Amino acid sequence: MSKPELNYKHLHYFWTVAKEGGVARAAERLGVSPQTISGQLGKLERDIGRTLFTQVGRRLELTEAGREALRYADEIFLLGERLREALDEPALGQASRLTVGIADSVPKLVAYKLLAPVVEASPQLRLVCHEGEFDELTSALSRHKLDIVLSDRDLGQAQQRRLVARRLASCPIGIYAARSLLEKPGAARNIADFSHAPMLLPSKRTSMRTRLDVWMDAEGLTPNVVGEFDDSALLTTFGGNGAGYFPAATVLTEMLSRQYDAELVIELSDVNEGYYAISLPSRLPNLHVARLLQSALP
Amino acid sequence: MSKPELNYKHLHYFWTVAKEGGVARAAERLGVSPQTISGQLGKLERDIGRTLFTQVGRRLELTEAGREALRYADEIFLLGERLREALDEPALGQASRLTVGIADSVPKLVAYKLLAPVVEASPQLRLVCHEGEFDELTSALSRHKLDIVLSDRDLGQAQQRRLVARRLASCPIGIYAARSLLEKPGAARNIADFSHAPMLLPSKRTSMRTRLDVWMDAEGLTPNVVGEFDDSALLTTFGGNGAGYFPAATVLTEMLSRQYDAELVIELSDVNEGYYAISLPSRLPNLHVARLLQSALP
DNA sequence: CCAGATCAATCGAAAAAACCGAATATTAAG
DNA sequence: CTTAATATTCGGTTTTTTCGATTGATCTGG
Repeated sequence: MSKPELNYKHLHYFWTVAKEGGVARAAERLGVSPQTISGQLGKLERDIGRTLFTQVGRRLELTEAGREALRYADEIFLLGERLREALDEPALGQASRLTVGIADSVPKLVAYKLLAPVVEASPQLRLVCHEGEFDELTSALSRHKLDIVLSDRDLGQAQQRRLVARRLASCPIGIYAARSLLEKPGAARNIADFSHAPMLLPSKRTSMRTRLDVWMDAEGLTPNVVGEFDDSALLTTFGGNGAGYFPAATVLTEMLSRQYDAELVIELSDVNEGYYAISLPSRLPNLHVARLLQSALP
Repeated sequence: MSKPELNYKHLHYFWTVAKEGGVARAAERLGVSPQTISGQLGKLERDIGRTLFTQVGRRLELTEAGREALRYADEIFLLGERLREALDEPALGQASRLTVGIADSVPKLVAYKLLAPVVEASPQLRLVCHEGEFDELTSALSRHKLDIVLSDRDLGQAQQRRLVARRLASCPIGIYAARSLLEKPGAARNIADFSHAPMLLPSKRTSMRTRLDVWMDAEGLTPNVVGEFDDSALLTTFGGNGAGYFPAATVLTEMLSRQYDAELVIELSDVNEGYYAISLPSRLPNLHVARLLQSALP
């Protein structure tokens, strides 16, 4: 019974060749001669008893076995890299950077409140924040460019196999308006009036919009939509300056009052905004990612 | 900027030493001399700039850095092993075995119905089934002794970081009784009568029991419990032979009628039994595991 | 269509790494 | 105290990796 251990050096050459798309480029990248790569690659193929590449023209192409092997090699060398990084950290197990993507639709204040406990727990942590659209961020997450993504949307069915989402908090939604708007004659003060009031809404793709549409439908409202926004901060800015009635999570009430002089007009008790942390399903999570996920409310 | 590549051979020695608990045992296992291990281990420590072991007495003990490294090494060499296995399969990407754990509380017929599509899709697949208690099975799953676990229970909060559960199907519960029991004078036929009827129930820890307790409480029933069972098959056998009224998922109605001559007495429309597939959060799932998870109902 | 350039594979020799035998130091057990 | 078990260090040997030179195939530009 032969059981030759897998040669990880050979596998690493194979992986580099596949990534770089050729023996020559891989050799340059690794600082060795192409003959070396070619020879060791041959050994690997003999060891495992499968051809990994076929020579088509003067180019190498992955075989089916090669593609399969590459999937594993990707994981293996990613882990190796992270092992190295983990051991390079002065404080063991505590990565010194946490790279987080924040969806445009998440209010900055909410993002702050979610991240604050993590930052406080590790004073020397460097937090790196990126903003963007949901798809953009989850894609960056898959490519290991981000450690975690904060969003107001759950994952779609298709993504649930590659990523995991965890609901961190939820908050009822309210309709707000700047005091300047409310002091005008004939200002809307209750549900019935909203049919004619100027309304600012999140754009179609957001989950909050969907739920608001359902609510307005149920209440029989056909509001006068004067603006749609992708970015919740922009929506708030317009709304806070009196451009129209606007929805926001009720955690923001105090901030809206202080910063924009805007008031809660009505709270939609059964329309909730959920906030999710989306991460890769790693069994070796970054300490800070683990803390963030654990901070989920019951 | 120094960036010496991680030496996986050294890491493998380190991993084996940690697993076997000593240089000597590791050397024997790997078929090399202890000096070799010791030397290569020293090189690894110099390469990464951390001591991995401290010599306490004549034994080696992992340092903090060592424990951290070991977590990664575990993943890496598990992947290496699986890479080898995957490439050994005659049909690429199709593991020829699927090892599944089935919780005692899952009816055999349900397990069959859930697994049948997977088996049919791959005729040459060898299915290996183990039964046991929930904790036993999830533990085996964590140690990679099982590919997947079928259960009627969702994961607890604590386990959700290491394992993922997916609801595959759900089914309303009914109360059944053998015809022989129903033909006796004064047999229970509706809710009110159950207070005095002999009742068989799942044991305390199962999720079905919890929900049944809630239901009975809501209906004001204080049944005469004549038996509690861990294993749903055993419960069904007792119930089917007339030992008492017993609960079961309504998918089983036909089977119960044919095999035991038992009848559905009442269907609890708002008490549902959910069936879950629990697996490791791997990004490289076994094809069959992937199929099973994908077969979830909407 | 041909000449030069590019690429991967092969071969044998040189370099590097891994390995082992003997010896040492330390510790636990009898 | 002696003995057995353990990890380590030091030299020399063996194995593996690497490279230079070469070959054969393929693409590109004139």
